[in-house]
Amino acid sequence: MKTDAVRGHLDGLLLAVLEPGPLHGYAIITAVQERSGGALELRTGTIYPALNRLERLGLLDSSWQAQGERRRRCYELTEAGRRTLAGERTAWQEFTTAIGAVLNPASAPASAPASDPRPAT
Amino acid sequence: MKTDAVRGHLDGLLLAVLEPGPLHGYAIITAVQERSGGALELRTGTIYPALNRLERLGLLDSSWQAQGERRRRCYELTEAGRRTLAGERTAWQEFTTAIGAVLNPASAPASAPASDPRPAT
DNA sequence: AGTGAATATATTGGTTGGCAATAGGTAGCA
DNA sequence: TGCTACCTATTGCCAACCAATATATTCACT
Repeated sequence: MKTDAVRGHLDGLLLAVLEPGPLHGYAIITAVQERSGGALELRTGTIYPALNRLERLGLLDSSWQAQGERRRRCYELTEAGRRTLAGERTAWQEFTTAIGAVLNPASAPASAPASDPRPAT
Repeated sequence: MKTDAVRGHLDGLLLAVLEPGPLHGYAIITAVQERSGGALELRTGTIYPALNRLERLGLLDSSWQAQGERRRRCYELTEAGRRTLAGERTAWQEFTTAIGAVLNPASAPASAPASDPRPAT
């Protein structure tokens, strides 16, 4: 996977892995890696600024958790975050449809064929 | 569609619309727009530098065509361009699979869990 | 003849955002 | 003692898409 691959889609990834429950930064990295089958390896310089930004935007809440001397900062979705996640999923659909239609016009015409198994939203 | 939408995928788009045959810059813009159902509106400041870059890379050939006083610069795929296009399509598949698996884990399992090459943590 | 829209190419400068590099720390094991 | 994994965080780089701008032709309409 080329560098800069997730550009423009990072927010959706972060919100999505936080959907099932709170995670700390390091766990977010491994969660994205596992969910993507190893294809996506985010860096700390990528996610920490992004998590801060999402928190500033009110899409996440963070809280420190102490395990002995160990400190973890756990992030969880806010209601606004869940709504934004839904929007990101819609945007992702539109994005892949648009690019796919240009890249593979024969197999992915802009107007949907009858067999799409994924009902919108 | 937000600005910067095609970031990282522009090359594939350009190569793809040139696959059926040569086009000039302006026609490329309208071709992408039509193929995407109006979702993708590329700017001249986006495609002309990109076309020059692709030509420098040997993926395109360009030639001036005169229609009376009108000058058009037509671009067409080279053999290397066709090979690169095939690679871009593969990369697009992998990209959408990876992001999709993170964004919608239920409907898009990452990979067969039978053979995880990653030694457990 | 004049106006406007569409056709057509090209460059400049700005912004954005993921990433490499770097830095600091805890914990467990050989 | 060193190594590895775990964990958070910041800085600066730079690729690349885009808005704005410049220039020119062609055609429909008035």
